Amino acid sequence: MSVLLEAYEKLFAKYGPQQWWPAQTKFEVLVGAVLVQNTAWRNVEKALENVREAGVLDPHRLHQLPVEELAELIRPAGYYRVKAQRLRNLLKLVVEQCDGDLEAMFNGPPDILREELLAVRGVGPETADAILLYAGEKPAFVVDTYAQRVLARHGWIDFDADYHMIQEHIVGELPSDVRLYNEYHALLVRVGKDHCKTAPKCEGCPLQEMLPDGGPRMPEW
DNA sequence: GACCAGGCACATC
DNA sequence: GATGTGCATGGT
Repeated sequence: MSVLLEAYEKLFAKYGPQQWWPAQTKFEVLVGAVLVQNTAWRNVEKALENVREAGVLDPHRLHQLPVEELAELIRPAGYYRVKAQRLRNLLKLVVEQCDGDLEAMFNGPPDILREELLAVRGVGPETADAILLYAGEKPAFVVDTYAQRVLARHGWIDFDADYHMIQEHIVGELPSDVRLYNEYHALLVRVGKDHCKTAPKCEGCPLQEMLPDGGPRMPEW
């Protein structure tokens, strides 16, 4: 069994299923994926609630909303001006490409859709993969800062590895499976929050026994 | 009152 | 190509 699969087993045994993505519809996943950029999810929930209460949690309606009004609704999520524009950019793709029908949007080849998402200003690799995985149910592994930290501190990847390198490393050790990618990403966030925030707190970490000799690796400074 | 949170684009060297 | 910076609210 690969190291990463072994780590997954330990995390799942400790934490159990994480029930991600914490959103109700594909469209909410899409909107939430932009809103959660470098932001705590609880702040995103307030923003989503505002959008829902305003009755515009719908591709066409949200797309038609003036950018200033959209910004005001999503204010609790932070970076609200840039995120309002980013959302509009993404909504433009959704409306123009498939007339707001997300089911149709995910019908085509995932790699093509990924390129289209990445071409949207404000959608980077993590946001694109989160949309593909959690809304489209495509096997795209989401690499976030926690995944990077956990893997690097265990010596499984280099600290300076970029998104693509980390993703290739991970999927190279795992079977391609939507449910597995889904849980694993969420579990890495969970263990990262508990033990890997700034300084490592390895006591009680389910991955403690998988640390390299000498303890967790840390970047040079 | 610092410090942090499930990024990304852009400027500058 | 690498490194630095702006964007912003809300919880600990």
